Amino acid sequence: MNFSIAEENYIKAIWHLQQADNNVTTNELAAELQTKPASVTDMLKRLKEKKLLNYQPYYGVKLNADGKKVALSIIRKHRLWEFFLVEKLKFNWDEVHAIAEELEHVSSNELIKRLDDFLGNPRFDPHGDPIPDGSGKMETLNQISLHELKENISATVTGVGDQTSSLLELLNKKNISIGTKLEIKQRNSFDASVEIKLRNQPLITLSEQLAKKIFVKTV
Amino acid sequence: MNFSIAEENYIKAIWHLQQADNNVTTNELAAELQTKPASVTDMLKRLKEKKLLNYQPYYGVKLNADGKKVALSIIRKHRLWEFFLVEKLKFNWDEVHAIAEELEHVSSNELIKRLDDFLGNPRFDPHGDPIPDGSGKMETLNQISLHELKENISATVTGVGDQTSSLLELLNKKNISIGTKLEIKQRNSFDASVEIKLRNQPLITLSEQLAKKIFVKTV
DNA sequence: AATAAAATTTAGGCAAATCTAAAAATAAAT
DNA sequence: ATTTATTTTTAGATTTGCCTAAATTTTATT
Ligand SMILES: [Mn+2]
Ligand SMILES: [Mn+2]
Ligand SMILES: [Mn+2]
Ligand SMILES: [Mn+2]
Repeated sequence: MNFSIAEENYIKAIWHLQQADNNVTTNELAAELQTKPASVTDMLKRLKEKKLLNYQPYYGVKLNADGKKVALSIIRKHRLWEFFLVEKLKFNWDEVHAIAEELEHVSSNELIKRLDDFLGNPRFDPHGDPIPDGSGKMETLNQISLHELKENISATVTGVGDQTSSLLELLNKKNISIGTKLEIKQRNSFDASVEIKLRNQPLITLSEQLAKKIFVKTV
Repeated sequence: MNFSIAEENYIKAIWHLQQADNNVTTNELAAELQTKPASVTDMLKRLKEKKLLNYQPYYGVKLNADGKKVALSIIRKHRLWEFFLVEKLKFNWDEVHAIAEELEHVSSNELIKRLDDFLGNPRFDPHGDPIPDGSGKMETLNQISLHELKENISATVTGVGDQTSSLLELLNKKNISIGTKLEIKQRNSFDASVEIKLRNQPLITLSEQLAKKIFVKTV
């Protein structure tokens, strides 16, 4: 089956929202896709026709197995292109999302297979997100948010909570990226901010909101 | 200005047809784009609204300066992506056209600038066609068709007349590609076919139709 | 349990891009 | 100069994807 760009964007958005929520609502989708609830209802009917999801009017939507497979193939393309843009074209990690939003809709499977090989079959994209393989399998790495990390335990940054440029640019400024080693030295109970130590650098402060968007794995 | 994929395909098709013809007709465009004349008329009205071309009902169409600029920026993207597909992803030259038809519509200019640098600012695509620079300038190489080449004059293949897989696959079979050195040894007046010599190989025969689609430059 | 608020769907419309069939204009042939 | 053939345009529909406004349904609050 072949899908339009709009259909692919809906399928991907549903997949992402259902990771957090399981059951996805019309309003959530409208917000995510920057469109109106009425338009979402329209599209959900079409995608139900195409048997990609279970949609109960008024009670939300869930991708079925076929829908998930389609979603993962788009996500695979998105993340491989992001890797290409950063590793080969030297974009910064905060510049690639919008471009990959377009590249992910180029349809050739042979292209993606060769791109994957050309890039050395990378397992993670520039934001630390795992890249699904050709059959849709993807590693689940058990990371925790920096906010939950115990004090004085060394950890490595493995992911970020979203791809907004405001978040990524703030992390650039604080010199934090995927792979950065860090440790919480103190917590400030007043605002739940944390004082962290990076390799050979003075302590820096991260707000609660920021610490919650940084994912780490203890070493 | 931003254009839809359909609009970009029309603009590019008009540009190509007007290289041969100067004035492009509705039927020519319909054939080129595999659509119906009525659809072409519709689109020409829209593109005239957007001031990209001069369209006289019943008398054909010509891109104006703005239209040509848009066309050349799409052609630049198309040919750079083709180069990428062949040089980096190791596609054959007969496999890249359809994929580049999609990639050429990815809108980021920064992407194209970086891709160009990553590829080493190539001047020709895998079919020997010149790649326009960022401002739309492009070299005009004075090649002649192999059919017009004098006998016993050594020449290099610099281009092909179209990108159809039937032509490109035939050339593969005959071991002819961009850069191949050859020489006409004999002409057969009966069918205008030519006997050519490639480096260290026995004579091979090319039909008149084929010889007319191969472009060469004398060395 | 009744009412108010919030979420969702329906109804009706619009623009882009396509189509078929009919009408009109241009070009070719007698 | 007519008639015929070809090309092109117009008229009217269709599909996709979106919108606003109104109606409906579900959820929350009194
Ligand atoms: Mn997208
Ligand atoms: Mn990413
Ligand atoms: Mn195209
Ligand atoms: Mn080419």
